[in-house]
Amino acid sequence: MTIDEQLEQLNRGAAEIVTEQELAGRLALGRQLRVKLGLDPTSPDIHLGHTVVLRKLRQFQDMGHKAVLIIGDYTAMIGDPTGQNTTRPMLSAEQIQANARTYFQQAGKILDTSPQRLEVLYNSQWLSKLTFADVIMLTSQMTVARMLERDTFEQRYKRGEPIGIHEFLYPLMQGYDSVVIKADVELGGTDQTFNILVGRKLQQDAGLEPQVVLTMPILVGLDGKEKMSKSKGNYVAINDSPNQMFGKLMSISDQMMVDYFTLLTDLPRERIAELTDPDKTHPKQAKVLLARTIVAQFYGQKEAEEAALRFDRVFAQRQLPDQMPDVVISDQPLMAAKLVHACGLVGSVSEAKRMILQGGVMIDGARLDDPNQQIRPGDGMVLQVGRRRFARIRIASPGKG
RNA sequence: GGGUCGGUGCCCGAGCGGACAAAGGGGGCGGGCUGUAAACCCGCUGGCUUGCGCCUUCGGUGGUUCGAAUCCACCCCGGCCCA
Repeated sequence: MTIDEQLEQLNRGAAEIVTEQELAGRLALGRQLRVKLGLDPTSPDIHLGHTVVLRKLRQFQDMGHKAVLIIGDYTAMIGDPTGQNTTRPMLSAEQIQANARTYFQQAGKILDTSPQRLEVLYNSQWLSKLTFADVIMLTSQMTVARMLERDTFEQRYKRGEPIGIHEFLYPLMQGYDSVVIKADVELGGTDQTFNILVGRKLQQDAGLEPQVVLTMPILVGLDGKEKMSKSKGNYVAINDSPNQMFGKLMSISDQMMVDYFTLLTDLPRERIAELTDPDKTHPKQAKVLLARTIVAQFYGQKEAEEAALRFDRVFAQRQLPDQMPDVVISDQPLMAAKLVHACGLVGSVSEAKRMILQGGVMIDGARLDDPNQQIRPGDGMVLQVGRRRFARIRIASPGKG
């Protein structure tokens, strides 16, 4: 691959590269570059939003470069005291270890984990050794004005929201990581631009060649509005089942497909253009392909195929899924609402009542309308709440607990 | 340290002695429509009870009152201004 071809590939999907000439220069060196990515071990669940940048990292690996994952255990241990009334419990070393492990296990679905291509480091290794004097030296390299330039700080400051002093330290710590590991390139989402740029400055001050910054766009969540995140609930987790993944991906709006294709698959630009042009491809077909491609990345072609079939059956044709959870209960007659609740399909009896009154509950395909009606559970009876909640009743044989 | 304004249901936010499970919005959920969607329309959105109704909830703890999210005291947490 020529340098230009490499650049072209690395550019695909990227939001910004600072600077492209510098990146070209690094690539031209012909040696293995150290490509840094910082991970936050506070949330062990990786979702598709994280994979955007992980996939970019994988590209570097495939070109022969080394991915350097930094587990931010030190920053995590300090804890984020932003919560108001409750002091957030600091993560213990064990928790961080455990999180890092699951994180690593999930990231391994995307990265090349061979030792020649991947290095994992914990930043406590060097950050914990800094003395207070070292920290002061570090802080002297940045000004308050520059810190406040960072848009999140700026916005919060203007809105009158609190900013802890320690939050100013995060970019410095992250930047210091780059100094220590001598990063050639640092990856991150566009929200990381500021932090990564701080790394450049610190490296320069330390007499190093400043790292190249490569940022990826933030993946929009399933709601089509906000960034994909666990707390917003608009995410697809890497550990979601094939069916969950498929269903969630099918729920995105048509306009979002371009971004998802670009950031989550390897399809070439021209192909994506075809797929997202409604005159050339029916949007539903394109979306099915998108969902299948992504599910296949994590579970293989066969599982993806099955998820697609199931989805078609349950949602397009509104038939029952081929498998659903069994719920074992006795055959004592009871109120419809209580039955629905007993099957674990809703959180409370009151909710079950509401569901029934709204016409959202079916038993063996027949819609219920009275939450108070007595129902005698029968073996094999199928309960459905809404479109996607199912349970099959199994009668406990008498005598068994 | 002083002054001042705040802390309400998943989130934002109104309420400022009774009619408050608490307006309104967002989100979520259910129904309709569809291409599975998105958009749009309708509805629901603390729990228990067949039902009368009962219980828990408005930063915390105590108090005043027949009655408190609303008043008082102290405490905790946050914003802003002054030092």
